[in-house]
Amino acid sequence: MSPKVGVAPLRREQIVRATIRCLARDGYAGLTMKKVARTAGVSQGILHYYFADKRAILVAALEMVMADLDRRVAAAQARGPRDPRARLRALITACLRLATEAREFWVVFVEFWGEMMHDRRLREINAALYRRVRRQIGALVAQGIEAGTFRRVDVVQAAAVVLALVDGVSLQLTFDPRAFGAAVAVRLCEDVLTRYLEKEAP
Amino acid sequence: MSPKVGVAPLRREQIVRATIRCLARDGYAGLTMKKVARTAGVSQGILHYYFADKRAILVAALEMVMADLDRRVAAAQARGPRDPRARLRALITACLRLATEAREFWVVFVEFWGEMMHDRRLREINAALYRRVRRQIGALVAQGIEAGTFRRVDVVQAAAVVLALVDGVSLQLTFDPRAFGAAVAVRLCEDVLTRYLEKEAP
DNA sequence: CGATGATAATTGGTCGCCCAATCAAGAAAA
DNA sequence: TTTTCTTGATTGGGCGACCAATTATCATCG
Repeated sequence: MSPKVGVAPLRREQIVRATIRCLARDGYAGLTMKKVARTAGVSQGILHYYFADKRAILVAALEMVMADLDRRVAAAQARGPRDPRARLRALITACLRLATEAREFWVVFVEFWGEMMHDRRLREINAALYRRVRRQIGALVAQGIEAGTFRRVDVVQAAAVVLALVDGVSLQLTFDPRAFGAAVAVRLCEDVLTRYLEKEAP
Repeated sequence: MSPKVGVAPLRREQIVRATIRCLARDGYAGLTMKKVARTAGVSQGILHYYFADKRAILVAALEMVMADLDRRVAAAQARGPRDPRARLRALITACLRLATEAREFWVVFVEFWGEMMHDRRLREINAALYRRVRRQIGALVAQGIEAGTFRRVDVVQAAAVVLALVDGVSLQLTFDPRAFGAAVAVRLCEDVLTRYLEKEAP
């Protein structure tokens, strides 16, 4: 069955990383076990030693990408000033950075969106991540309201807005990079949130 | 090569519609010529009579989905009151309706996003659509500014914001329909735009 | 108007290729 | 020696593309 100790975790990660690289290069439909093995520098047979089937590798790839995003968001929260406005700003730039600086992960992320459309399991993994991120955003908004920085907006709704904006901006950043720079993207999100959340419109 | 008259356009559309239905059901990676032919109720051979190869069918499918969205946006503009605020509102609900009421088309749309990540041709088709929609939004915003309804915001930036918001909200609507109803989605977009665009914050 | 021939449309089967998964056997580690 | 890890060849199946043969369509003309 599945190995429990030793090099197993390393090998698994090695394979999953290769899968992500392949997905980013050739897309979901173009992913083959052969390519993954070649990219990882291992034999084909070993893929089925560490993973039950192709699908299991894909799930692991999705989980790695999601864990990375989680880590980015958490890291953005850990450092920097503690006021809600700055933290919200940090969270947003952390998410946008995924699309601009961690392109491979972002590409795979979007590719999985397509698969989620008809795969319940994948959709649930994503839904859990989105709930988590929305809860974090919501907490920051609530803090901001309590601190008197933000107006008394619906916290749940505001969280959804922020996340939607980040996703939508990231997409346009990817689809049409000429019409739309990374620096502009950040400022654009900030402008909306300032107007939408802050008590005093500038 | 390609037929020029007669039933050709009808057959082509029939095949493309079947392709969209298959994509929505089984996803991009699960699409086969056999399934498309079966769904369309024709033989496999005929697919290569009307299309050069599988890729050409997929491009045609993307074009049909995009044309549908274009038509929705145009229809939303044609009817209803002429003031910019109402028209912008109509445009947004038309886009959101794609995700809620034309689920098959929306699913295929998102699936193609994944393919666009590593397929330049598809990406350009999408970029053209997005530029078109952004231009329409921008025009409405400009009208609103001139009419004194909206504050003097950067038109290009505002267009990007609206489109991003619509995409992001549609995604959450799809991924997590329980946490997020269609009616809420519309109101949510309106709230943001009221705050972001209107001169007088309510 | 009905017969005819050319062309368009459609079929179902075939071809070679490549896929995911399996497995026996060997290498490395413990 | 036993257990864990790794290999590369094999297997059966499904894929996209191709094609020869068949049927439907239709303009033309006797």
